[in-house]
Amino acid sequence: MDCCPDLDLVAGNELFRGIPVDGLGALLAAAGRKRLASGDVLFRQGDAADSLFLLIEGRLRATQTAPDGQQIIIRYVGPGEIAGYTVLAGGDVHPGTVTAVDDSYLIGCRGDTARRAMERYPVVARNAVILLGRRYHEMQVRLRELSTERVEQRIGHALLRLAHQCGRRTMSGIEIAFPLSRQDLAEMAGTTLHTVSRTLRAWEERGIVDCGRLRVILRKPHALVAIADDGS
Amino acid sequence: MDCCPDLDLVAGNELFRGIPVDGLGALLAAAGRKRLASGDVLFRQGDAADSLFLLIEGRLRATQTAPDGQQIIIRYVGPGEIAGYTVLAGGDVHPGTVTAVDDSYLIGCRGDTARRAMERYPVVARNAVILLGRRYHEMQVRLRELSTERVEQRIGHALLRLAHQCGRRTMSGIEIAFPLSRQDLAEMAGTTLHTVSRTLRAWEERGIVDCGRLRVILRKPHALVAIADDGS
DNA sequence: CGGACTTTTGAAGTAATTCAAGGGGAGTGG
DNA sequence: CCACTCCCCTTGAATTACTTCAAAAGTCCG
Repeated sequence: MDCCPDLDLVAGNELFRGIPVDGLGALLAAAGRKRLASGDVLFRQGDAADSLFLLIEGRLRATQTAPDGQQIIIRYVGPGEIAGYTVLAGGDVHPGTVTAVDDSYLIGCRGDTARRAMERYPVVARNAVILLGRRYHEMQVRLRELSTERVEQRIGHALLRLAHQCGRRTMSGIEIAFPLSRQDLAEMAGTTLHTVSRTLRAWEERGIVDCGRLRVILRKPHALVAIADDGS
Repeated sequence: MDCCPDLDLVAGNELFRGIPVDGLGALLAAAGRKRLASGDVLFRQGDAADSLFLLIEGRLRATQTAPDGQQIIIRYVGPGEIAGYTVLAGGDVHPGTVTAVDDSYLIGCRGDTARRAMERYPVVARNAVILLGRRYHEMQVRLRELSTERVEQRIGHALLRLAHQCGRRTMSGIEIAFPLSRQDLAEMAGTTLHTVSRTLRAWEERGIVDCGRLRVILRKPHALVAIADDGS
């Protein structure tokens, strides 16, 4: 009798988890659906923040861009995660750009709907605090890594983080489950695509990774951990 | 008839703002007071996160330390701000170390007291979401700066951020209102104290800043903005 | 006045970027 | 099915921004 196939997804979502079923129904009724093809932009940095999105399927990438056009990748968003947190936090514009890196399907609701859900269901507000606390903490760690580690370690940490977040076990190792270019990795690790290419190549020679166009497979994750954590 | 001198401070605080007066009284009754001398540690990275603190007077510094001992400065905490956000976000240990950099006076409450306040007063949860959203956003910007800017710009941005957050206008310019070493600035900008020293020296020669032991005054903030934002 | 910490400054070293050029895969359209 | 084109990736060489190393000079405080 699952009249609405999205219900389970929202019920288990990191933000809306814990809302009573009738509340979920109301929320879904007020929500819209959206499909994005790989490469499509969900919203841009500076756009008015009027909607909150919940990714059902696919993969999104959130970036921060400098006035001169240089950008970094803030995070990748996977199924069950939200994009557009700023409408919860009272921001009026999106602080970054979110783009689909795979064909994606998402649910979107208006900002005031999301904020009302927080007012009405304390559990949603608590979820939001937990979620933002986790993201804040992640950023603290990344900032430290970027400040104190050398490039090879940073690339290692970036890959391990991706593997942990969305790695798919295969017979040959852990595969990053979406198209990932050298440039993307560079924007995660704070370096250039050239250095990433060279580093990956060296690792490939040592049998640690296996990579091709827009694709990376970790063959020896433990070796990568050793590299990433290596202080020497 | 201000029987309790801390009341106003808590009432106006970024987290507890909006709680009805009787609720504030209960909160204060359950809270402890603490004094720290410059250099004292409030809590250390890895400590059990069992308390939330509200700074009344003084200045704190939050740092993130790597296993090998290298550290960066996450933020400085000024009067009216909180330290120990992680107890709100459900973390069990503090993700960083907080140290007093000036003689400080603070109010502390137990984690469950703070969490109960969030449950009971939706406005507190909303404040927490806003607060964490702002910090998360700040970190995004810093991460981008650290990734894409060169040292001189980063030092500039670090100083401007400090000036904005806790600069004191004086006749000679904007003074950073607490003891700030070259090493501290280095840990904010992701560089070494040597580079900071050289950079500050060069700026001093150009009349942009005025600095001494543990002290920096911005004489020409606009010139610093130009340097910090300069893409060339 | 001694001692600890902070800051300055030169010189050497280097990790990583920048510059430059070419190769390869995937998709497209004829 | 082949040729064309657009990205993406690789790789060498030159450059450089910044760190590291080393030493000395201030500055504060007891």
